[in-house]
Amino acid sequence: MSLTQESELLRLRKEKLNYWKSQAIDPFGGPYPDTQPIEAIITTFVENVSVRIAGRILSIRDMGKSFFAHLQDQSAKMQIYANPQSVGQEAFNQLKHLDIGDIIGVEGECFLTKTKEKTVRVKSWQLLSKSLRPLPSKWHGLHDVEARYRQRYLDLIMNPEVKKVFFNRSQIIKEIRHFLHQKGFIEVETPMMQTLAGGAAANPFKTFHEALGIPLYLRIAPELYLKRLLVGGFEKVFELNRNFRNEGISRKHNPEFTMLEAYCAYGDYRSMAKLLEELIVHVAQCVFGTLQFPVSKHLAENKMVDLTPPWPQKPFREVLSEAIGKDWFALDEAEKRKVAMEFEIEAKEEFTESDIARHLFEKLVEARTIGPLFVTELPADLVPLAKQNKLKPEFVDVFELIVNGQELAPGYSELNDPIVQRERLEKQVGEEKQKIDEEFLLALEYGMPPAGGIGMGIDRLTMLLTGQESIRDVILFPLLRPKEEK
RNA sequence: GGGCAGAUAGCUCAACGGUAGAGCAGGUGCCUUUUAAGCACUUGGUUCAGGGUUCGAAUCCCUGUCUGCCCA
Repeated sequence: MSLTQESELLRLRKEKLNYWKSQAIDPFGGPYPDTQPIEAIITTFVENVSVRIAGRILSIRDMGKSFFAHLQDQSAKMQIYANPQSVGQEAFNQLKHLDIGDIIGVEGECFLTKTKEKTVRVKSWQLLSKSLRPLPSKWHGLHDVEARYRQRYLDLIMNPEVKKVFFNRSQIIKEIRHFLHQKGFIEVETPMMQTLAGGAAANPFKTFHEALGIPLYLRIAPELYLKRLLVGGFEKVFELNRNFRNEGISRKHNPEFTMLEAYCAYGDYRSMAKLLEELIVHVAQCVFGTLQFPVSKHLAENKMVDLTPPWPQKPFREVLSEAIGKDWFALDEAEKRKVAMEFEIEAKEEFTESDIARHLFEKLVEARTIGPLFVTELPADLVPLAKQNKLKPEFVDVFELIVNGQELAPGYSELNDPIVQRERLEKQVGEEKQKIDEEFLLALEYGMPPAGGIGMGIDRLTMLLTGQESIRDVILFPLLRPKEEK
């Protein structure tokens, strides 16, 4: 990071700008239209066919009167070759002033070298953008994790497998939208800046609107607005966009993350479980052509998640009982705290029995389940926005989809009774420091159709389907602390 | 928030108390099907920052910064 060294390398490259100018060539020229993707040229390769490509020079092998380089575009990379006969003496001499990292356009004919590498014989070429900085080592690439996140563009240039993950992410999102549109859902956009941050239990980011002079929160969930739309008469809505939670950062958590929420009037958690299963299977098949995905190495070595439907469903009571070896809900409080001790779960004084159950569940069930598994009928006080079970009022009609040791998606029979909803929210407000969204309750009082809802973390889904162990590897620009200025 | 690990040339890494090195990238030559091209010569460092110990510190100690992993 020495400034003197940096300026030495920079200085030499900047000198080359003068060279190009002396040759009457704009070092930041263009445009260069009508190019073909390199991948297409390679897959349908025909010798002696003329092609036109553009991309970044990744390597150069200058052999005097023979010049080889690799050019990388969005799709792939391909070798180019030039000699004085192919491009003419003047253009050839100029070509040899190119640096690794420069972006050029090339026209020429396809041929195979002695070693059968598919190559373009350059007939004409054009400098499109001069690179003033050296690329990372062509052989070792860029491995420094911090540099990969901070300078993601270098990561994308040097590491094709990283580029692939983000291609896949784009396809995953496209197929989710495609699937939901086909099912008759409409995509909506609701406020990301909210006067109250509701719809989940999480700490929001706070900001301020100058003109109105009011505090605003970045949303922690779109739920309460999407439900207003159900009241308004939209029957199938979804939103696929960013949520923000002002909490810790980890392998599984980024402060901003992408969430799908979908609501279907006249449905319930069972119909939504079916929809979700269908959706994920659709995405996996369309994008990856398989239903087998590697399990996180943190959970198990060399195992696969099998997404072949139907996926099993088990009540919370049952999975928790299996995990602790006795029926949790038959225990009194002292016994419950004893169980917590036994499994080394923190059981602070202020923790309710439900809190302890939640922690036990997360540690003993969620974190150990490969899945996919729908855990159904959660304790009511864990889920304030869901409908109570008719036969067992201490449980709610919900599921949590667990895959790969993580909660991937919850689904509810949405609570549409405004009076019960108020009671539940008031109880929650008592426990945490939140205000009640009166506007939401007002909407419910006009009547919300019974509905099923789901939420799915897109980052986690992408992690599963692309085999990434860290959420930072499926988010292009994960949040990092800024580097101190020197 | 706590524990562990890391930060050395543009990149990837050595050196572990005694003159900071290598490969690639860069520079100057030679070379008309190379491919981690090759050959010769060559430039490049506030060893993350600041203190301390020592005759002497990249190396040992302390503080801080940033990153990764684990735990809460």
